[in-house]
Amino acid sequence: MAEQMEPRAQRIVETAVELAEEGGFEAVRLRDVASHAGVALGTLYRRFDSKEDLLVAALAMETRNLESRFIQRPPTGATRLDRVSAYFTLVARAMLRRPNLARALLKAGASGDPGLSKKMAAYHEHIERMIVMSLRGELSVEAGQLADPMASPSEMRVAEALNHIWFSLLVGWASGLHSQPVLLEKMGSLASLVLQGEGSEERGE
Amino acid sequence: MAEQMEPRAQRIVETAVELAEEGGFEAVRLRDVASHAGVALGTLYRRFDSKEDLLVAALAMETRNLESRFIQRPPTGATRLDRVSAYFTLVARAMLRRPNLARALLKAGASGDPGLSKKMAAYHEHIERMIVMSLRGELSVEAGQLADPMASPSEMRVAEALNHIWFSLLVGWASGLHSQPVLLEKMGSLASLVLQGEGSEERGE
DNA sequence: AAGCCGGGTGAAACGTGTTTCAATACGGCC
DNA sequence: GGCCGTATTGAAACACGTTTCACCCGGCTT
Repeated sequence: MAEQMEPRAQRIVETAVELAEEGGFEAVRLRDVASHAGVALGTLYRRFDSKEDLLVAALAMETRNLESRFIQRPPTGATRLDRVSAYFTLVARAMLRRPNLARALLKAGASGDPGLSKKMAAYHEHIERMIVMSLRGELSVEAGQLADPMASPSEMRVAEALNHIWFSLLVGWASGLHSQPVLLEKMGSLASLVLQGEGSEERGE
Repeated sequence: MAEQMEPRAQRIVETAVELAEEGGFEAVRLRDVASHAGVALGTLYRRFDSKEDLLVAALAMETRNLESRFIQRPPTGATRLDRVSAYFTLVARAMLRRPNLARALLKAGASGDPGLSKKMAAYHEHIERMIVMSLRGELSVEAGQLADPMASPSEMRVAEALNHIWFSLLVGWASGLHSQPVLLEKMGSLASLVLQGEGSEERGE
């Protein structure tokens, strides 16, 4: 994920992000992206398989930005719940700054295109890494990038649960099901539930 | 959700389901849906705002079918985890029977169209009801329909968490991120985590 | 220097979701 | 039976993602 993109591709993705910021998914008209980026439509299609592919590349770029902000100021707090909540608040704030972009990227990521599964898997891995490090309250950085935290199975399970809950809540937020404050409130409540579960064993009734 | 649809709309939805079964989202060409259903394209658009709207109506129909199967044979098991796992296995089996349809409905539901938020909220309510009843191991039926289980805040929170995890896992499955057995395995593991959390309080470290 | 080649270009074409419109059919009311 | 408002129809038009193609350009080989 950290590899630099070829400059032409880079510019195409940046153009797509600009258009998405202004008008969301539909405003990213590939003819416009190509002309604003100064390339032909065919060139865009040489680099990206589809509109969704392009926007998922933008998602990867934004995720890198989020990670570098995360490294600069990792979420702090006394408890795991505090730190995890701080992390999600950070992400929510970044999204609220450009809601149209966020919705567009989410729509592309949730499109279910099989060709994007590897890229989406990478995205989820990055998110889960940040969650694990928020849980721990310490970073594993290496060459300026987040390194594999070598999470225990228990940590991974919690991070996976939080990641899924967050993703589903985001999809709900994107479609207007709930506002951003409600989103964070629900996330806090559900994170608390998940964190309570770690360590103990489910017993019968 | 239980109200009968006007026969014409019903037939349109059924046609869409048939096409989606065969070829997924892209195979649901609205011109084909209209002609197979014996109506003009304009009539289809009088009833449904968009392709996504049509497929979300199909999702609602399939959810009603799922509910009636749920009422016939509610998931059994000794523990809450057993019953909840049985519930998700039931749903997964229903989806596996027609994977193209499942993917198409999922894609429509995850499209983030603001006009669909009410219908998606209704869908999630139905799912959460079934989860609550699986947790309890008893049904609240009324006039052949599932009635409001009047869940406690604690039950609602667990159901919400499980619902979000399930939805996000489904999106991953739809895009080929993981197979159906892995899906169920992950769901079991994460459900166990969530169920462990209920009742206790998250403490600091 | 000449020729080849892989990418880039511009433009047209295609498919499908969505909109529009004039003409028509239908159902209730006088 | 005639009339009216509303739904339906059929067909065309539009927008945009995607594909195709003929042509061009720049670098590399020989």
